[in-house]
Amino acid sequence: MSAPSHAECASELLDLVPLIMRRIRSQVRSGGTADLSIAQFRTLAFISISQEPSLSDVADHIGLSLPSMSKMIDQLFSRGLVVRTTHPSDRRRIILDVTQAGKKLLEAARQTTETLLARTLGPLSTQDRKTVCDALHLLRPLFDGPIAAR
Amino acid sequence: MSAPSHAECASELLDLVPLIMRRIRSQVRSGGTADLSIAQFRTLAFISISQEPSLSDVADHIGLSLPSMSKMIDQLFSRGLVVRTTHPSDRRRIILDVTQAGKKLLEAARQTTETLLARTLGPLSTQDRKTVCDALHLLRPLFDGPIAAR
DNA sequence: TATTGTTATACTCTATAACTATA
DNA sequence: TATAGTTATAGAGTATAACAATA
Repeated sequence: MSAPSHAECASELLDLVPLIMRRIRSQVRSGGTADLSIAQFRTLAFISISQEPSLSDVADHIGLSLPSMSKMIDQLFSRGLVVRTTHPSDRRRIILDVTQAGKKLLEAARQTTETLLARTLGPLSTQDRKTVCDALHLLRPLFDGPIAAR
Repeated sequence: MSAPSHAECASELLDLVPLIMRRIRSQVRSGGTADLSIAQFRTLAFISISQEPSLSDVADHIGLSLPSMSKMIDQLFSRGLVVRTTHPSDRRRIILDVTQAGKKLLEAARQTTETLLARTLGPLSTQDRKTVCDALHLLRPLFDGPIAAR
């Protein structure tokens, strides 16, 4: 098979990624006791690995408007998954953190989802898995940046 | 590098696919004159390649409830992108079809999105593209089925 | 009675605009 | 005056339940 063009690659991505996303979404949602949307899941994950992120930091990274993120944090707070503290030297800012319950839920959701996804990947041979992981590593830096790239 | 486990593969997918999806979504939405959601885009695409699909056929394939799809078809109809005709031998069913305008819009959206995506893929070498396309071909059959597979 | 599709209703997610508090 | 965040409001998108028409 001859090497595919960029356009062919793009076409394949456009076909397949929504299918994978649909599966992931349903699996995250049904994640044990979790019931997190993808955005909530990613938000918890980002806060948990960041150092004292502000609301703006999180909104930027996840790709949501500030009001939307404010509202989402409200929800996560009322579920006891995150806490807000005022920044000591700039009282306009808030510092976000994930509670123990939040960490536990995040891990449970990740665990459940990864297990289900891994099951979906079951038919892949060892060599196939290497191909897939190699491809994902190639793609990550291309899609990790800000969305403005057009 | 040793071959990754199913779980590692799953973890990579879970990290990366939402990022790619976010990019695709923004690119489909800004697709020239198109302004289609991913679901609308996929719906138009599915109808255009199917033989006289019913509403249920389309809802099943896209993974939406019947009412939701009914509403989406309403919108696409009022934009002049699809037509509904009554099935000749079963008047309960409708037969969906994409209009010329719909085909044109679908192609424009696909074209624009693929071009933008191809640009995003720009840094990939010929060999890299082969790896990515191979991986996508491996993944397609795993995610193409009904969502119930868990 | 079962099937196909639509209508009624409600909930989630997201955005823009207006506002408050702080710098 | 500028920045960080919240509140008010509105619009998409989706679901479940109830309904109508046809088989």
